Amino acid sequence: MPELPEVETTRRGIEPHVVGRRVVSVIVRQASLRWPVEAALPKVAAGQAVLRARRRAKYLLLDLETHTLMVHLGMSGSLRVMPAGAPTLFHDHVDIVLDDGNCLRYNDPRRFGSLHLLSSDEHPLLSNLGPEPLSAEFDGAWLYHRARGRRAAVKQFIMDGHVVVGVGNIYANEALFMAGIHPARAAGRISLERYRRLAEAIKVLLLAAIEQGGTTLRDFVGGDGKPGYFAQQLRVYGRAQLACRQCAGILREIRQGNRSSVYCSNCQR
DNA sequence: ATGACAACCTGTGGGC
DNA sequence: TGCCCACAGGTTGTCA
Repeated sequence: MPELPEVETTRRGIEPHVVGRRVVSVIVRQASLRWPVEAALPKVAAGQAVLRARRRAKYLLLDLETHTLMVHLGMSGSLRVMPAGAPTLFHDHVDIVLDDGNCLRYNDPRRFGSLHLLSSDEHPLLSNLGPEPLSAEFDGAWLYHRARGRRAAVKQFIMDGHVVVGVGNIYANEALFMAGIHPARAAGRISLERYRRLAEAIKVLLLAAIEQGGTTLRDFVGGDGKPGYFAQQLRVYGRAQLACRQCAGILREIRQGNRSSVYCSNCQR
């Protein structure tokens, strides 16, 4: 479900409902997520006001008074605001009950997501992350610099969180198409000029997707329950065997690191 | 350091 | 209709 735009959409959706509220309790129905939810989490979080709702990479960070609640939606997670008493569905693993009668409900069928309580801004999962793709720090020069000596395919290179965070499979495919770069090209054999185009494509795509509420595949909904509309604009993702929207050639599909890559062999070199 | 790959889970859709 | 397999938006850990 979530790539960076979906996580940002979720953050924006829940922010007005949680900031300024106080956590009454945390109900953990299923502690066995990507990492076990610490048993002490509910006790520590209860009673604390929510000061801010931030995002780093695909992690949502809810700053409480003494700790930070760190949420990852994994592959299939969602976080929704709803009345605390709403009937629970299958895979509604955690409720963060707020003092206005609502709760933040975490649902995640595949349980690849996680919930941590940080006592500071530091956490092993957050250290060693690359720059935010929408920051000034991330640009073509950065990609070019980091690609020196790397023989891995550029697609896998830009999906490496040490290089840049938040570029998942959908947007990696789309950005490479937009920049005219073949996904299997070795990262170390791409010019600075082409990396400038790629960095720009990543920014443009992520911004556009955020603006439209994320990419709805299956049934993704943001924190406010609205679907995203970016799916209609995908150029290559999910379009293998269909005609390229730019040259009408047939889009090809290959597998890289067990993820599917769709590209146009005419438009991408 | 880099890269290849398995692992963590459930749900869905296609093919037979 | 039903069954089995392949595959799905992410990340980490391990090993060569």
